Order: sequence, then structure tokens, then C-alpha cells
Amino acid sequence: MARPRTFDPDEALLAARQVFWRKGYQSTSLDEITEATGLTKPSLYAAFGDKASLFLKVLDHYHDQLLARSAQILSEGANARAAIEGWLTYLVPRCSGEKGRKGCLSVNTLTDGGVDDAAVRKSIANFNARLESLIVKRLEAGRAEFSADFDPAAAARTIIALYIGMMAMAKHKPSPEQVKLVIGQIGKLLS
Amino acid sequence: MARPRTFDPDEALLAARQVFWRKGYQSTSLDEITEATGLTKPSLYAAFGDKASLFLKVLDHYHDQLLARSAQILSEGANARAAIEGWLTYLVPRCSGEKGRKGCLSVNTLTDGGVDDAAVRKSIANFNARLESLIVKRLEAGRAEFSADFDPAAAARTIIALYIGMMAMAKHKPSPEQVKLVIGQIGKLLS
DNA sequence: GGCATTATGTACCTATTGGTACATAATGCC
DNA sequence: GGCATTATGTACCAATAGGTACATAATGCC
Repeated sequence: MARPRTFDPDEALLAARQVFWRKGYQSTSLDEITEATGLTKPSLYAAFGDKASLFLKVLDHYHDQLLARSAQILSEGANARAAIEGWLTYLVPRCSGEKGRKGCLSVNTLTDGGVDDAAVRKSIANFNARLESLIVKRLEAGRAEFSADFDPAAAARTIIALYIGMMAMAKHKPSPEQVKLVIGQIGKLLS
Repeated sequence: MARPRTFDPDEALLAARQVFWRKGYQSTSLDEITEATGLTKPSLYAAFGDKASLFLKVLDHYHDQLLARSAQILSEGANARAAIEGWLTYLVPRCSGEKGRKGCLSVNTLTDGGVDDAAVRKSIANFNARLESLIVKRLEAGRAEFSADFDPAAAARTIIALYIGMMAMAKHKPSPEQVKLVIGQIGKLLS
């Protein structure tokens, strides 16, 4: 047939993700991606299309992965409150200085004015909607834990806003204790 | 003496701010700034220095303005809870579709991986610290409103995280109602 | 009015950007 | 082994980026 690939597309996607995550879409040059992946530009184009298309693939993969892990963790807690707190605590290393100041690729992209690609915005909106849906369902499943006037939808949306805020603040490299201080406040929203 | 300026530096700074706010630092070209300000590149350089220096001036000015307004609004409420809610409600138009999807210049810059200027990071960290300090002081001034185990520092930091999260979510153009839903949850943090 | 001084506008420079043309190498099929 | 097909590597291109040299214009002071 034809000459086979000499690289693993999934590995290349992960390598590109590292660069996009750290520097953002606009500030990442194709040269940096070729260096990180070990591929040449023609190989990149043949495999993933142009820069925008490559970034979208990276972002979609990131969203899928984060959603899968979140769904898993949210299903594990003894009750809704514990599940939510467990989910946020799992994110602590990413929000604090422990794993650098990369923050969240999705949040970083959301606030990037240089990215006006409709497909990218849609991917992020979809991710947030699905994440919020996961939390709403977990809260509704544990409805009995809360008071009569508890509003799962409002609480879920507020938790999403807090998640995004904490991911943005990760850029300041707060200590894990500072992050846990905020997570400790979440309990007040769940009553 | 010498030839006088034919433009108002403050106006030029505001015009540049509009562009940086909408497109972000990296994606804003000097040509777009010259178009928005009506100045030529040499005039820009003579007045504000290079692009990074100009951006820092814009950002500092933005921070000063937002801090001043926040301090004023936070001092107006009948009590601490009303003051905080009034402050967030003042920000609602910026968080919803009413004023487009610009979000907050400071938050957008914080999550911008392409900006690695130490002075910029310091300006943002300083802004956040002063904003948090304003809120802590307002909460402490209304200490009697809250229960004995209320932690003003933890609550203030959580409110900052929510503020940042809502500003990031502004990029999705949420409806004012959706934003108010989140603000309505803030009360639970203040008890 | 002449001069020193500073602002302005044109025109340009170099580096880097995303993207590609083209020759070459490696495979499976017959 | 020859051939069609696809991957790879070099070398390059046009466009755009931030930044500047230099000639010119406008002021106050003397």
C-alpha cells in the first residue's frame, strides 16, 4: 500500500497539548510544536490539518478526558456532598503550585480573546454544560441530603463558576492550603 | 520650547484598552492600536514605550479604576451582605451578554499563557490582593451579622474566586438572569 | 526671525509567522 | 522487482509582526 507512519498520533497530540496548555493558542508557534512532537510541519499537516484544527483536536481530547475522570469521581462519594468535595479535592494539585501554573486548558482558552473560532467556543460551551449536568444530576440524586428550598441548578452553576475561578487563580501558584480553604466553603452552598 | 502633543494620552490609553480587552495582548497588533488611537507608531513609542510597556500602563489604569469603584460600592451597602451583593450586581452587566463578551481584562490576562511578563503578573496579583482586602475589611466591619464561626478571610477568598469565575464565564454571554442566579447563592456563603 | 527642542509621518528593516512545493523514502500488492 | 500510494525532510514563500531612521513640522524663548 503506502509508507506507514513512524509516530503515534495520540502521543503527538499529548505533546502538542503540553505546549498549548502552557503558552496558549496564539503564543504557541508551529516550530514549538514540531520541536515538542518531533514531527515536521508537513507531517503535522497531513495528520491533523492546520493549526486551528490541531488545537481543536487537542481541546476536544482534553475535554473528553476531564469529563470522564470527573464523572468517575463524582460517582464515588458516599453522598452528594462528599462526591462534590472529592471532585474538587482531586483538582487541588492543578489549582495550586504543585503542578505549576498551567491552570485549565479549557478555562485558559475560554478567556483568550485571540481565539474566535466558533468550533472552539462550542467545544468549551459543551464541556461546561456537560460538567454542570454531571453536578446537577449528582445533587439531585442526593436530594434528600438538602433542605426543601435547595436549588440544584443554581448550586451547580455556582460550583462551576468556583471551579473556573480556582483554575484561573492557579496561575498565581497558591498553596494547597489556600485552595482547600476555598473548597471548605463549598459546604455552605450545599445545605 | 518644543512642539506640543496633538492628542490626549489618557484618551489614547482608553482606546488601546478597548483593543487589548477585546483581543488579548498577543493577538492585538500595533497596527490595530494605531488605528484605534489614531496615533502613529513613533508617537505611541514616544508616549508609552514599547508594546509591553503600553499594555502594563493600560492594565494598571484598569486596576486602579476598578478598585476605586469597588471600594466605593462596597462602602455603600446598608450592611456587609448588601454591600457584597451590590458590588457583584454592579458587575453583572460585564458578566452577562449586556456588554458583550469581553469579560474582565485582568482575568483574561491572568489566564493568558502568552504573557509571561513579571510586572504584569505582579500587577494582577496586587489587584487581587487589594480587592480581597477590601472584601475582608467589609466583612469584618459587619462581623456582628455573621455567626461565631464565620471566617471572613475564607469567605473573601471564595468570593474572589467566584468573581473571577463569573468574569470568565462572561465569555459565554450568559443571560442576566443566569448571572443573578449565581449571585443569589452568595448569601449562603455569608452566614 | 532664528534656534533648540520635541512631535509627527513616511518609509523601511529584520525576525518570525503559518503554510506549502517538491524531491525522496518506505511500504503492500501484483 | 516494478508500481501505486502515502509519509518524510528540505527548503522555501508571502504575510505580518514589533520596532526604528530620518526628514519634516510645530512650538517657546531669546
